[in-house]
Amino acid sequence: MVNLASLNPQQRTAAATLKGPVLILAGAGTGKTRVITFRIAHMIDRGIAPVNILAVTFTNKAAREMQQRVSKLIPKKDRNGEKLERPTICTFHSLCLKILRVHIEKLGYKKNFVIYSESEQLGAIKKILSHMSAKGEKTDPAAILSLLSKYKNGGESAKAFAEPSVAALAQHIRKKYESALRACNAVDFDDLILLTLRLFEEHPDALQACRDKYTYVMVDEYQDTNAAQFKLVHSLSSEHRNICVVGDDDQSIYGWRGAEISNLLDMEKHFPEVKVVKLEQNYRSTTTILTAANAVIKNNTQRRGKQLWSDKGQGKRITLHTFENDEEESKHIVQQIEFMRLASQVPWEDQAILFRTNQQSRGLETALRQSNVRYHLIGGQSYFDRREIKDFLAYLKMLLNPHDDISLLRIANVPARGLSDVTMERMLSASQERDCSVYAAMRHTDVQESCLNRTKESLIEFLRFIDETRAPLSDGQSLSLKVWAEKFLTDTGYIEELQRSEKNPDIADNRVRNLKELVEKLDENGVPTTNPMERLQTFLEDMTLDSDREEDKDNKGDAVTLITMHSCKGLEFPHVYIVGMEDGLLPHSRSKVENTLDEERRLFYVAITRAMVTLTMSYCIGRKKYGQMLPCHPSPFLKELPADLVELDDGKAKKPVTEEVGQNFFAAMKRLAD
DNA sequence: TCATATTATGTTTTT
DNA sequence: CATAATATGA
Ligand SMILES: Nc1ncnc2c1ncn2[C@@H]1O[C@H](COP(=O)(O)OP(=O)(O)OP(=O)(O)O)[C@@H](O)[C@H]1O
Repeated sequence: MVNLASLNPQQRTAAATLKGPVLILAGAGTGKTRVITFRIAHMIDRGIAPVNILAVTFTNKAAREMQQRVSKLIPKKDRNGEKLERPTICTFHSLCLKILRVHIEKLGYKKNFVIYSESEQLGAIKKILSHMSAKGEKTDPAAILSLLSKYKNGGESAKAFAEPSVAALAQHIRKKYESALRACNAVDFDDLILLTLRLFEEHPDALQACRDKYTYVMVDEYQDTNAAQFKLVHSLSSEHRNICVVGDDDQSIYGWRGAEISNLLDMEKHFPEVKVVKLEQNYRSTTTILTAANAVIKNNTQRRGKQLWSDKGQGKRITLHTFENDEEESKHIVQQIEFMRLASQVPWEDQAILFRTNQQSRGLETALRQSNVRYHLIGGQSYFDRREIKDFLAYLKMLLNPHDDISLLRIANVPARGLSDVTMERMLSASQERDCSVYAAMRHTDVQESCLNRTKESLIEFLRFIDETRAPLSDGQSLSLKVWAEKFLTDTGYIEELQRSEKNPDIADNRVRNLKELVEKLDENGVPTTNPMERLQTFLEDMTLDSDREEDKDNKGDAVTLITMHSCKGLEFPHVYIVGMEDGLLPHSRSKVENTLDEERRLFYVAITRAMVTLTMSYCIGRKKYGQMLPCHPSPFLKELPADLVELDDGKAKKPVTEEVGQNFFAAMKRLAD
């Protein structure tokens, strides 16, 4: 029996109302996510089959966490002693992937489709732009991609395309982009959702099957869903109406990605019979932290006001440090973390450093390493931005599907094998003439004949490599993908090339190590069981969709968390350090142009409300940018904090150490010395 | 065709 | 300070 007694009355109402639409609208730390977790457990307890339950979270990490918590609440077996299945708890993208893996052939894609990551999307866009005769003025591929995404997803942000000339251009680029991806049998992140919607429209039987399967739907962080995701939720639940959404308008921080707060706030419009639950007690933070957060967010005009209170007591004041530069900042924060650990026995895992941009983690990482402090960096694109990782994934994608032109072109001459840019460009136009893939074009003898003898040999050798390497993937024999990948990496001379291309041997070794680590993971989905082709596809999907997956060894053990303010949403830490509180970083300078100051403030609000016990902030007078020290000014948001809750530390006044703390500290030092 | 040298250029957040 | 796009020489 799941015990709802540990919930407060409002929470209990929300968790116990299983039928019909429910909206939980509540501030940070009021237990929204916890309510969902209990609600799922309660449903299972009441005999609802787990397979009928769908809970959508914002990140894969959140999904895993919720799955674990639900598992702890419910028994392993049901009343008849049968093993209980698990409910579906995942992100929108994983859900759509599950659906598309079954149905995608109905939409004209082949079953072995791949998901393109951002760098591959950019590659496709760049190719298109270069073919569109470089007369265009603004051709920042990243900007185009972002616009395209907004355009595709529709909703409020797509209204900017109303003007006919803009719309025509957008439509043109979209068509080119889509046919490029389609020719590669690839989809992007947005397509996962959009294709699922198309499937539902064109194949009502598939929609009906999903509706029948997921008869109870829940969505966490609903304020950050976009128009397409909104449609998806409605398609699934407009009939049975068992839909529970959870969110906080003050924590909407993904507007730049097309998220619309109105999805949350207009819930009553779309489901008039909705039961609205408001939660007001914050179980996370001290009153000081909560008051500061409330004072900051009050400066946003367009919001639903909330009453939040906490019984955790006043707690310590917020500390605000001023540092000379970013290096000093990192050094002192690390010192502070170590002081907390040695003097107050606060383990590393109870402390987190929050920052606005991923770049900021670099300086912190070096400082942490210098002091031998273990840390855990969450998110951060850098890993998948590395050349060797991108190359390797392109190899895998090309071997999974040789008609994937974009992947093939990426690695065709890496390492150099006599197929220069010019040659590949020729192959590309040959493929366009023949209306086939580059791989298919290369196989044509007349295309081969049109090349010089040398190039022709290189082409044939490359084709031989592809076919030979692909053979073991589908010959029905069991295969270790790791061994397989190691072989082709050596045979092609890729590893050698990687080492040679880097002068600095340390960095070269690092690159090889990165690659080897990734290769190791190939067999993690079990070696002999399923067919290698499918395992390869699953591996690639996990890599693109679940890139924030934590390695077990990193997850285990005591470590400080380094995380951006965006990805910290939904998490909590006893001790939080917010660094880089400078004008231009938070709020980011770009937010002034884009008129998104409110969203920056919400971001600050999210960051503050992660803290349970203590909160430390800091800003620098100067910061290194592009190798140069540039002057900085404190963030205007700092002025919004109530002055009496903040203790300033500009480095001049050394605060006295209390006797107890001092003794603990020295005791700890002694222990270390022994 | 390939490898190295030079120069330009960059603002943020992520599934 | 980095990385990526371009130019040049072998
Ligand atoms: N009724 C309760 N009694 C005790 N602790 C609670 C209760 N409800 C929630 N908590 C605790 O409060 C903390 C915040 O809960 P949770 O993460 O679910 O809040 P949230 O509303 O989802 O927050 P956020 O919006 O910031 O993500 C958790 O540590 C949770 O265990």
